[in-house]
Amino acid sequence: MIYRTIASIAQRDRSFFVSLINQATTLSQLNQTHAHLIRHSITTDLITITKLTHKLFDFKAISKAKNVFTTFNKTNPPDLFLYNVLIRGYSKNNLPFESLSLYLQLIKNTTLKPDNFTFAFIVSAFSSNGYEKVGVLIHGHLLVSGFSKDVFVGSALVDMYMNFSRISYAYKVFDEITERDGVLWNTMVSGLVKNCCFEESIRVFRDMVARGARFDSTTLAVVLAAVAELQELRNGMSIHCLVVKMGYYSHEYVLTGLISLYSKCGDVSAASMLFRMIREPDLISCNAMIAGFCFNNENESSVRLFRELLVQGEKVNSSTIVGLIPVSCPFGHLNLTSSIHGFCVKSGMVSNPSVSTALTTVYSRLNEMELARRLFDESPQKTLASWNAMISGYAQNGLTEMAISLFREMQKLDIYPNPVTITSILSACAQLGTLSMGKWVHDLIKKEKFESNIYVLTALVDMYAKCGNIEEARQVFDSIVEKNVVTWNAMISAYGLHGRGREALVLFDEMLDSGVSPTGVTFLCVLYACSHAGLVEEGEKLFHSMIHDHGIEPLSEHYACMVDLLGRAGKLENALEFIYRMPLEPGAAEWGALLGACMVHKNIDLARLASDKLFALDMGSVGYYVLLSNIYSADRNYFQAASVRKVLKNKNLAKTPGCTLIEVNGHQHVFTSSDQSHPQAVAIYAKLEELMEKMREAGFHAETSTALHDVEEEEKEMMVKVHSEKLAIAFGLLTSEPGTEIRIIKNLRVCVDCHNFTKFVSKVTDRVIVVRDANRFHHFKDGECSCGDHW
DNA sequence: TTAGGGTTAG
Repeated sequence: MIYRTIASIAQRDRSFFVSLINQATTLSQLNQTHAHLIRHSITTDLITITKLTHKLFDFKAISKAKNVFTTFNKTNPPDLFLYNVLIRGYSKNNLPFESLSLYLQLIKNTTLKPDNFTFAFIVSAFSSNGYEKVGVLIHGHLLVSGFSKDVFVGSALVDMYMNFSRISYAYKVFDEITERDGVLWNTMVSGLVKNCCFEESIRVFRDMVARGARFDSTTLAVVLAAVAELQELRNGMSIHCLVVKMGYYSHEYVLTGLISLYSKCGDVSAASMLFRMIREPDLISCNAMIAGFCFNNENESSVRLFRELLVQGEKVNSSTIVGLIPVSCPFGHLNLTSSIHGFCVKSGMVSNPSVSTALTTVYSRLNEMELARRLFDESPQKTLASWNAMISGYAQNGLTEMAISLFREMQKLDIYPNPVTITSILSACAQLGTLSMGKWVHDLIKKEKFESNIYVLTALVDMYAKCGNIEEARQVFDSIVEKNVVTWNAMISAYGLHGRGREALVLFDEMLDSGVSPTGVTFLCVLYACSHAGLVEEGEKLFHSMIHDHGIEPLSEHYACMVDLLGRAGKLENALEFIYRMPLEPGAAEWGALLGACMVHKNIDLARLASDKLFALDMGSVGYYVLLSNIYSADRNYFQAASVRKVLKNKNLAKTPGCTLIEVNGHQHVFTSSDQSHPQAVAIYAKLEELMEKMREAGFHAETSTALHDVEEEEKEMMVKVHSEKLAIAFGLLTSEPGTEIRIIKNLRVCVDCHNFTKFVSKVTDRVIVVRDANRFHHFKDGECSCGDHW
């Protein structure tokens, strides 16, 4: 009887205090309630204490929560629920190791057994902090305890692996769970979107719908983001229909998702119509619209909406700024960017990592790398995206060494790369032609399980092709299940690069059969392939088909490509006629292509015409002057050649020094013209002399060995100089086994003399020599070159 | 629910 009274009082007190705790809206209110608890000696009631701890964590009063727990723990044993509250509380407050120590305490010092909540919380504690190894360890633990098929735990695991870009691991977990709920599906879909696997995320979403899984507007919003990113209007419209059908049209955030979808698909009027449907647009929908205007080059509208926000006294956020920065416009807008930059500095927003990353990106696209680097260096919080922006900026502007050295710096700091980083690094490897590093990155891709990312795979195909290993490129290409148009383009251009035009054409047809629509770039790739293989008729047909069958308007690049095709094949007059007939004003690309063809086919008159046009356009880039000078030299017109070089000198334009790279045992050796600096220089020159001797015996003589007395000093020097590729080849012969392939990379176009020399060497040494020059690959074998002597 | 980082042609 007495007992019952005490118990019921305690019960009444508990309900009273629990409701007090629940009602607390500020920390000080909660503190007052806590004081009451102490006064009434209710600090030993498990349920009340659990509630209090939970609430303290919500108010981020972490040390206080810890105190409450420790005090309780001295006199009473906590139950699993309380442990879970603490593990979750620490996790939510970004203190993963506190969570971990509680978890360890739980399993070591108590008889309690962790349940699915425990594991879900502890996994999520380690899913966003870069402590991947701990996360994997916990995964091991829960596997043993048999919780890996639990849908709560599974969702946490999928989220964790997605955050580490371990997509295949996430799939493994996902696949093993048979009873999937909406949260698990949603985690999977949004994880794929987070990792930029957009196609895949849509596929999973469709699967989810097909299996009748319930989805809510959150899922729709995520899928809308993926479709927007891919700019797939048709897919987007079908989701739009779904939105209408499910009655989510009144959800503002779904409308916002649709706004960005239509914006990214270029239908800015549909976007602004949807925007007007929102009665009271909040900051988020305004941000979407601002970004939408900006994406479609409607900078005035964008800035106007931004001003309206400011006038209304609305506090803009980082998203507003990022949307306002015209990242999507590759050219111009430096003024707009710098005025936004100014605003960011004044308002302090420049220290926001997203804002500074966006600014870094724009400066990179404008090739303002110093400004970009300064922003990067000064940003206090560097996210993975900031590193990626800087690395890709370097890679895209040809500063490949900078890209790679920054990547190494990142690795030293133990920052994990993601598929975006890898893609940029592969592009740098491709440009540099460093096969050894490229292979190393390939291993990294396997290790990190990035093999399901289409960007990574496409960049890998390109890397192998540009590093000379076309067979490996094809193997990677064949392994890709869902190829997009860029993947096809990469492989087609790979064949073009290696002079294998027929294979490029076959692949182009396969692409059409597979249902992928070609783009303007596809035609550039396949036209170049024709051009480098002398397939004139095929190229002309393709050009016609591009316009009439595929409805693609040719750009200046396409016309230049046709000039190249005709010119390279020796049809110089046709090329000139083509230029005169083209509907666009011919520019540097067209005349430059013609000039290049004149070099190969030794047509001085046409060369003069082409170069006059080029210089009149004030497009006198160094390369064109050198080309013209070489054409005169080849014709033994040394006086004219020298005068062209004099113009170069007067204009203060420096010729890019030629250099050749060769990799031996993973080490790169770079040679310049007449280079003496290599440790093995003596042996290299001896080898070269031996080869030259053989060559002379066989009746070859260098094209430039005559009439030196007519030549100006500088010109003479240039001709006597030993070009870097000869040195690299001699070195390659010295350092590699007989019969093995020699691969070299030259930064400029190979000259006629060196081309002949290499042919000869391939014959007398019985070696295959693969040369990558500025334009393409040459495979020398048995005295012949794959380029068929016009390049 | 909004934003920032990546692949192909020259």
